Amino acid sequence: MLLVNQIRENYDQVFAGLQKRNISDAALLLDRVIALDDLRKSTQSQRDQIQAEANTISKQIGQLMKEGKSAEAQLIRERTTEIKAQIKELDEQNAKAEEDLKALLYTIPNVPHSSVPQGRSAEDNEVVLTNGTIPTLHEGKLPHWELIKKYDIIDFDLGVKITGAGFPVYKGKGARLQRALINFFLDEAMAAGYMEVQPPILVNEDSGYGTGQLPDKEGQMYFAAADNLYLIPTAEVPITNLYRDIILNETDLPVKNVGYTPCFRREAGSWGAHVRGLNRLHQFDKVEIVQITHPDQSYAALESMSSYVQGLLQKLELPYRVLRLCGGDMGFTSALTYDMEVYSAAQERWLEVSSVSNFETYQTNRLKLRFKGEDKKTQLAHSLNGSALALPRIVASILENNQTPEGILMPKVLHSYLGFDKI
RNA sequence: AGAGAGUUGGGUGAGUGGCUGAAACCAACAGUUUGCUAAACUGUCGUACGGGUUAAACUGUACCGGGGGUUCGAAUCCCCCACUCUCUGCCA
Repeated sequence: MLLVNQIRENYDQVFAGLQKRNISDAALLLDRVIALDDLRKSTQSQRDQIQAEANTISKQIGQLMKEGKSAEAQLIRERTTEIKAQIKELDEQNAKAEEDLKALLYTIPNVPHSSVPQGRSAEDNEVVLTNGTIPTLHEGKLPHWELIKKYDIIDFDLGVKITGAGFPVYKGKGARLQRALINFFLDEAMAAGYMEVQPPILVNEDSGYGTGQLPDKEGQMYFAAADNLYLIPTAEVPITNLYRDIILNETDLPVKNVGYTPCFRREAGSWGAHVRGLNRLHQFDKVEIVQITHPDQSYAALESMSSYVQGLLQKLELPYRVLRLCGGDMGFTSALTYDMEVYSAAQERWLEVSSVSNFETYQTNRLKLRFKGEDKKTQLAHSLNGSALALPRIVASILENNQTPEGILMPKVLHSYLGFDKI
């Protein structure tokens, strides 16, 4: 969430940022934050003063008791009754102000970076670059949901039997392709300086709040009610939360982690056209990269993450484009997001396979993720993450783009991982 | 899952109602000493929200797993919850 001081000190900038997100009552929201914070401060300060008085009296009573002057002690004690009532009342007011303030801050999204384009929807995203050649396919080309049946490598019907729609079963070369991609992505990330972590894929409530899935998006996560745990929608949640409530040394920055996990998304109500086959699933595999950086370094880190992801797509020989998301399409917690889309030649569509974002201090404020520098001062770090990469749509485009009448050719870079070069 | 024991500052660990934001030791940091290193010695050494200052200094309050209660006063007593450990059971 945003920092109140950030709102106070950069009011105009925050206001303009929220405008970019098409929030019409931004001024109202921000003024309300400041008013609530003022209220919080004043009740807090009154409470502290009275508490200080009470503490003094308590000490006096202790002293008098020790000296055996219990009559005098009794006299002072009577005054505390009144003070206690006041403290209780101020406590309640203060707690309410704090609660209201927090609830309000939860509803305010991150301030977009100055380079974020104005816009309302995906159509207003800015195409930063397009790379690679879109293949010309033979007569009788098939979309991937036909290809997987033809070659019997992914079975949706079996998944329905075992679990339900959106939980495919990968078989034979399909399963091998999954494993090859995961290993390829992990090896590449390690070579780029990311430390591999294998986190739990169920997380508690605190972690959900830490990265911003809660309180608003609980409907998107599967929930294990008996144990109060959520299945992760992305490895971002457990990996970033590794650093919750931590004060790092400045010399530890940047922290670079990579992790492979399955991801689970309920995607309630989002079924329709365009979601056939592998395009949208309830369970899918993803390798995620996360960085924790010094505030001065986070945008350089974002660019390096973007080029890193592009490098993967180039090695996989997939045509792709990079989008800078507009204010209306950007995630709630992000300050700047690049989406990478690959072209899927049979569907004749661009498919999002990665989303790389800088959250600045929006997540670290909730996470209490700070670092201590040379000057001994603690300040919030910046957090970033990106998919590198999400598997299903990569698989879809590899299958569609490389299909030939004789079979599907695998990208060269995967051959050693696969142990075969054609499906 | 059953029974028992625990949860204190970066770590170990004292502390059963006021003099405890918290002993002691270790680690860390700065300095003295030193040819260098080590040892020794001295000092610093938590976080949050306020006040204060150009910035400090200084200062108020809170925090001993989380929440609530008793009390003039709680790390200390009571209740609820979470987690950890040990034994028993189960299990990849």
